Amino acid sequence: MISIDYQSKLPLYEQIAQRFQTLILRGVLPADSQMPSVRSLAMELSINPNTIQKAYSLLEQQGYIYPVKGRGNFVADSTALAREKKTSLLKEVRHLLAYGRELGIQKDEYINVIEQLYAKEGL
Amino acid sequence: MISIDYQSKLPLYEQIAQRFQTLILRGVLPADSQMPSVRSLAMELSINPNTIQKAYSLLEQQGYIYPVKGRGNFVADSTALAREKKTSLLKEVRHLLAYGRELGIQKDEYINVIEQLYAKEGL
Amino acid sequence: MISIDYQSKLPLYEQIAQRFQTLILRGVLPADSQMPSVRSLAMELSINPNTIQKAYSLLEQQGYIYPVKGRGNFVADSTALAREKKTSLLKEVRHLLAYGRELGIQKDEYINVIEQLYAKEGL
Amino acid sequence: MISIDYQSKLPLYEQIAQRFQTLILRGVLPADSQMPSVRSLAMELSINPNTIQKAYSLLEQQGYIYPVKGRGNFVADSTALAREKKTSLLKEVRHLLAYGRELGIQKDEYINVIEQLYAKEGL
DNA sequence: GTGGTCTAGACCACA
DNA sequence: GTGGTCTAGACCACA
Repeated sequence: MISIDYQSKLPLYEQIAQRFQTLILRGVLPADSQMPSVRSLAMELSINPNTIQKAYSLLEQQGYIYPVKGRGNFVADSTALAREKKTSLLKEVRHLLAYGRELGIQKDEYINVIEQLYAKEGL
Repeated sequence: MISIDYQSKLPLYEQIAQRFQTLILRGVLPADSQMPSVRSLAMELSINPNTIQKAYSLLEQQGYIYPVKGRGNFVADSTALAREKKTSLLKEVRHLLAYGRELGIQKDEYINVIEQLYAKEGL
Repeated sequence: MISIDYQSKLPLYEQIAQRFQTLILRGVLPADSQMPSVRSLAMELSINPNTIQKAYSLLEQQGYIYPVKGRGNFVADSTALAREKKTSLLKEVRHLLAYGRELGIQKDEYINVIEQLYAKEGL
Repeated sequence: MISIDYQSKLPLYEQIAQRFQTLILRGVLPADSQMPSVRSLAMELSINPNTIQKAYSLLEQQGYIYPVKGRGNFVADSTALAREKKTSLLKEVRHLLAYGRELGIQKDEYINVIEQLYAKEGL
């Protein structure tokens, strides 16, 4: 469920954290379900447990997971986080589009991208 | 003309290079005009000359500027680069929008962003 | 009667022990009354019996309870303990206040806290 | 300037972070002054650089210090933090005092502690 | 020189 | 079994 890109400039622990963020925000990992243990995930990905630990710390700090002493980490309720994430993503989109516009990209070109995107699965 | 964000995760030399890329692509710095000298820009920004040098090397490597021995660096013709940049930016947009879609952002929300953006200056 | 805070940094067994200490020191649990059995309390709190056992061991070691073979654990006489506890708590208060003073908290601010506290129930 | 208590239950990185918090809040380390480098402090305290790193990360996350790429960490402006810290400390005091009151500590005993504390240096 | 990331491996508290 | 802390040591990007 977690894949790693060793070419990426992003550090491993951020890649792992981001991947889990997506899975949690999309509801693939439901609230209160148990996260894989630090060690089992480390084994599975052939990565040092410390690195997984760091990813989990980040997720906890951001409110995606919560620890239960001696039992492991669990998925937090992410409804609030999802709202925030959506807002910040739209803001990012706005900036990127504005930058493109300054470089001469036309309105239609953006519209096309959107139409293609949402045409894909009949949504 | 060049501003620096010390909070940014981007290294200084990339910030500087990006800023010049934009200025060149938008035509603010026309082809064959002279770039500020490494030293003068370093002074102006209170930054290590090595950092400016690295930014210029990057720009040269990407084809945005060309060096003239003993005279400094000059802006290259960027018409070809502009096309490439536009393409890569649209690709980036596509990815970002697709990611947002997976998190539940609706088509309309994107359309709205675009409408607002292009309404701004009557374009 | 025993509540647990899973967000707390304190381990469960210490939380449980502390809670009982308070109940005993305040006289809610009188001397020689029987403590809930390890199993029943574990059931009630949905907690591992080992954890309750550890809390009880701590309480026994501190002199708050005593075990009777085959019959369970009982509340000890806590008059001596109460005196000690009061002393150690005042010491703790002294440290905390001193630290606050170093950070610039004024005498009056502390006095206010005390006045409010003891005004509450006319004591 | 930084001392470590190996008997303490607090992990080293928290001890170090707390110590710096105090020094910063008290103004001993003024805003924008440079923090000791991770490595030099590690050497000085005979502690692993990773542990210092972790302490600094915590301080950064809490807003006590800010990093400047390639140059090191610097003390942030702590006026806002000082206010928050004072508030949270007073809250802590309130809880501790209330707990003591429930165990039978009298108003006068608290007042005495305060008087002694502020008598010390004629404040 | 500065911090940031990562591995390998150990030890410990907790449930 | 679970996470948390720490050491030793390496490598890298950045300024």
